[in-house]
Amino acid sequence: MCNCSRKPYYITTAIAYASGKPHIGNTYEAVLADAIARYKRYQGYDVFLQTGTDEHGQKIENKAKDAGVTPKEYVDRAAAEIRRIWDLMGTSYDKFIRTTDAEHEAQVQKIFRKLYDQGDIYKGYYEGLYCVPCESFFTPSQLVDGKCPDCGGEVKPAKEEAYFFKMSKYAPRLIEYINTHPEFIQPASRKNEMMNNFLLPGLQDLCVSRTTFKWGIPVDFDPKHVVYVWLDALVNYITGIGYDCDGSSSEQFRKFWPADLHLIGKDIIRFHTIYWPIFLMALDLPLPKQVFGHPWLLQAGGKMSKSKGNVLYADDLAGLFGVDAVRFFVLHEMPFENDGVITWDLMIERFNSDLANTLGNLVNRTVSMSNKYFGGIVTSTGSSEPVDEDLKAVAAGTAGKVTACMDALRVADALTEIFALFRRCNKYIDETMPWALAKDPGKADRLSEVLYNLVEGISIGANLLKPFLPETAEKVLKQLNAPERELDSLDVFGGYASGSKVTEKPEILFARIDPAVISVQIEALEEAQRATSGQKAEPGKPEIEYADFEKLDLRLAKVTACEEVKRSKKLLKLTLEVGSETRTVVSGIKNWYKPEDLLGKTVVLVANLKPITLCGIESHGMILCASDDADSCLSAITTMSDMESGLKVR
RNA sequence: CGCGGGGUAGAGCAGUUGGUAGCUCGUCGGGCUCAUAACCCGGAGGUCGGAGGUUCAAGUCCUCCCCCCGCAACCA
Repeated sequence: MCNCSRKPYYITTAIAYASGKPHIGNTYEAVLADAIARYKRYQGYDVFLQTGTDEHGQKIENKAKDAGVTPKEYVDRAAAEIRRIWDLMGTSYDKFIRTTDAEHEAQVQKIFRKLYDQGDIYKGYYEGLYCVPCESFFTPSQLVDGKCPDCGGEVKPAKEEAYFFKMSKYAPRLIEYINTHPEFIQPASRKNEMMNNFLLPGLQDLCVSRTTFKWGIPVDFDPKHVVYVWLDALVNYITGIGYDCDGSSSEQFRKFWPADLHLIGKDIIRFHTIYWPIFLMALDLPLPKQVFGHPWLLQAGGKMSKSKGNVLYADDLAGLFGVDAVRFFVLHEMPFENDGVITWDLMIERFNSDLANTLGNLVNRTVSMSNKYFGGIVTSTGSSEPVDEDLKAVAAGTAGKVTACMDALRVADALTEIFALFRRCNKYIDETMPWALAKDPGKADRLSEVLYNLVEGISIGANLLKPFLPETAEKVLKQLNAPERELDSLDVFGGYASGSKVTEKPEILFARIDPAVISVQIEALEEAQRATSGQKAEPGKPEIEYADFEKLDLRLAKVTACEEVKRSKKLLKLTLEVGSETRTVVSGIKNWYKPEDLLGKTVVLVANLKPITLCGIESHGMILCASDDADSCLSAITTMSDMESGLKVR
């Protein structure tokens, strides 16, 4: 096939928010996109894979401030780290875009102006209740007891200038598009969610500028505004391949747009299936063909937290298991619609059972036998028997099955198909018993044919494995001295060149892991993580005057009654005796204490805290507890010896 | 009645338009010895969360209920 006739295939990942090191869940998306991209290339498409980083926004501005660096310095570091991990995982991206790239920023400004000029963006006022210290607007329903939900401070009605996008104008067209393109939103179950929750009730106009922070792309004709982060981020898919809204888009853009697939997390489906298509309509561009909101890869044992030391990072895992093993874990454990769970035990099991036993050992025993019986020369003698037929059928049929899975974006199932072939090869060895054939010189031709069939079966599997585990596939093919083959040719059994010589010394592909040994390494990793988090967890607060401390009225209080707050998840209602006074305090510690645990205990109460209503109960003060940031552990503070309630704590 | 996702063998999951309940791991037994104590075969183990209903037939469709997990509300 000539290059110029190859069909283009444009696939993107969401750009990663450059606010820290990506964990294994983020990495999953890049690996998934890479596997699909490699498969499409294998199918003969001219593939363009774009990934990158989203680098603007208030959160980054704040993080940079905390770290004492400029936002640009901060994102340079974060983007480099993300890119390093993507590279480590073998992600074959064609473009790594950063939203701080000059071309992107310039284009975003032009797009914003164009949409403004044509009347899709208009200047209006954002009205709501504003909290000054938090620099945030809230709707009345977001308020907590009439106060700011973040800091608890006063909010006041305010009006802020802002630009809005006329979403409603394009909604009917989008509804029509979604209805006539059932493949657009994947998995299909998400389609109704978008329709029923957002489109059919009527779209609100979207506020597309901000004035409350600076770290963003300025609106060039009104520089006190920066472009709303999502408008900035989404257009990366077109600016990255050379879109120019003045009409001089690149050759590349004309070739690859519209994208074939936006691969994103299920949490941002709304932005990609509603706002993004509408922005494109406004720019008079075709819509992407498919948006796949993949599920999440979760970690067992509760939320990941650095203080627990259980955050999984791709580079740590690659250090323990190797890059291809990590690719295998994330691709294989991720089901199609539901979230997948990844655990150490699971990784060890998959590694030993699938990678070491099924695949690694198969290659090893096959190469060993070829060397032992024929000096490594693998020859097809034509000495077939009926038992060969099923092996050949499975081997020749695998490519078709894998392609079907991949076309449906069922990557995990595709891998399962390939490993079914390797299992079939192992079974074939037992069926034919080469060691028995070797004892009879008269059966040399048959033995040779058996080994040929095996090598060919493995070759087909290894070729199919290339998009998923590129390094491993290459190693296997090298050991077998088998050529890389076109995907189209894998549905015919017998492509391995008869008379080829396999390697003399098979390298162990995946050495079995001893759970006892690796658990020591895992413990060391977690320990190191806890240590770093411990250092970082103490940024400290500014020094205060004693007078500030004296403002607190801390008292000992005795718990005289305690009950769960109905309909609440975290709250306990405590009745406290403070000297002669009785108080009610609501505290969010239901997860750690049962009511009877606290009964009769003496706790420390902040007695002069302004009352607040939680779940309809007025809480007068708070009791002091120690806990880590993630609240993975918690303990109420009490006294070492019995003390009267009402006493001051100082 | 906040929104959403789930409850299928010890664990992790598949089960398309309703038609005898499957896969991987583990476990027990057997086989084999080329190989990384690997590989192959077989067995045990499920009232498909519960209760009703539609149907010749329900894991699959309908109704109600229970439990778990996210997010949101309520962590002062």
